[in-house]
Amino acid sequence: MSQASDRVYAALRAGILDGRYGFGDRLGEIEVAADLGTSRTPVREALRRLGSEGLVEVLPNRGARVRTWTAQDLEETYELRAVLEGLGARRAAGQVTAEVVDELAALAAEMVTVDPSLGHRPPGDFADLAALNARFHAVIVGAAGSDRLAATLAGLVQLPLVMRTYHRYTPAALARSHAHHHEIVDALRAGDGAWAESVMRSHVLAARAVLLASHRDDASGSAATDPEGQAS
Amino acid sequence: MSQASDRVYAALRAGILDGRYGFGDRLGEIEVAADLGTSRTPVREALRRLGSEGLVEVLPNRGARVRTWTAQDLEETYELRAVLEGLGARRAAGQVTAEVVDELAALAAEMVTVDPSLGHRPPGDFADLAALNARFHAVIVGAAGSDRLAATLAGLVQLPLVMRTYHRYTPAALARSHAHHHEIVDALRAGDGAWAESVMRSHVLAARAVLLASHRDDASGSAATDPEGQAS
DNA sequence: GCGACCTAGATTGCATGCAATCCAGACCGC
DNA sequence: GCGGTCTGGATTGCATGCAATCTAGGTCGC
Repeated sequence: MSQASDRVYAALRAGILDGRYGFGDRLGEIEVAADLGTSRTPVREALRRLGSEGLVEVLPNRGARVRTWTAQDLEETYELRAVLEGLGARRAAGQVTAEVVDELAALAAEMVTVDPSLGHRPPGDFADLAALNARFHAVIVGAAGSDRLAATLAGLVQLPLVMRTYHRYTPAALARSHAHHHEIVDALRAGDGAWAESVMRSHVLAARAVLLASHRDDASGSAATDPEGQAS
Repeated sequence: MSQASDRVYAALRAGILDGRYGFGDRLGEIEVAADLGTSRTPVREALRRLGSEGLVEVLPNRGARVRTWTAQDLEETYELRAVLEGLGARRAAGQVTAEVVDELAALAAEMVTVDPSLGHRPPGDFADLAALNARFHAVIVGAAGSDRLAATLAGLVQLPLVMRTYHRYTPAALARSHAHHHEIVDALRAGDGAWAESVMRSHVLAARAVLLASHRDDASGSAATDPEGQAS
């Protein structure tokens, strides 16, 4: 992490994910380098890396832009996540330890307690829920014990909208998500790979449906692009 | 392609795939740059790109080496290919045109005609078969119409041993492979996504079994490392 | 004789200069 | 007035110099 290249990469990634950089924004090498107090070389490396992960698109001799997501992109990405995370759940079911299952159960339970739609949090405060959810999925992928799978999923990009996603969840959809989590835990504890895979696929495809509906309602794709906005 | 960076990338990739660079070989920036008549900058870019695709491993401050494949790597990679190419076949079944199906049928038929185990070629001449097979799979992925899926599969790396793989196929395994190809064509022509997906998964998993058996027999992992060897 | 430390060489990582490419605007011809 | 061309500015892509880091060998101490 002390490497400048990694710092630039992390900064750009965070900036894109939390909306500091809006869709289509130009990422000039000189500009970014000046902002982060480094030279163009590490910036170039970070941009190529982000490009291979799909977060930015790099055009030859024309620089990099923050990737714009179409409905089809969302659909394809979540279809891939459905089969890949399903595979991860199936693999995990065959080898996961009781300790890890307990951790997952705890995460699933905690997610309910921080769900704003259930009155445990101020309405709209989905930050903790999103973080717990990300960890839940990461633990399962880790329990699958496949570096290749983990790397492939990591390359599939956390959507820039992750946090905003939950805003479009109806209370019913959130309840279904919680139910899926608990069911996945049960399937893993039972060591039932086919069950775990099936529920995980349903879980991701349900998320896809919410996301697509949400995206469809976004007539004005206005990203919050406060140029000087600072987030932790 | 006129870009130096792309030329270096292509040269290194080809060199690794055809065995000119052996497993574990060190890829020093200066050395590669001198070999290809360029400077270190494009070499660095190419190495990072190959690293993100899994063909080489880059250690911080310690340079890049050609990735060594373990049995588990093979297993994980083919497990991923099985689900991803299965997904591709399912998607393709829903939208493929008759022309593309005809092309696939022609490829499947031609593969039989160039199969050395059937006496149509000198024994051991699997080059054409491998090329046709690669094209067959590429056409299906293309027909799936998902850029994300295509990119993910491309990142999953053509194994360095692709060509040598066929050498370990028994005539029965080759016959099964041909049968799978024809069955996939039939499933696509019928527009039956579930069928196409299932056969494709079987096809890839069968290849995995052959590869793992082959890898197990490789007591001496001697890669043909003729340092000055030139292939096409 | 064996092990730890220390130094020298080599290599990666970063910064910066120069050439090639691309985009914008104005100018000219029709 | 409109379209094509040409030039200027800016940006990317490549080459190279310098500093930081790592590996290897030798030396010193025990």
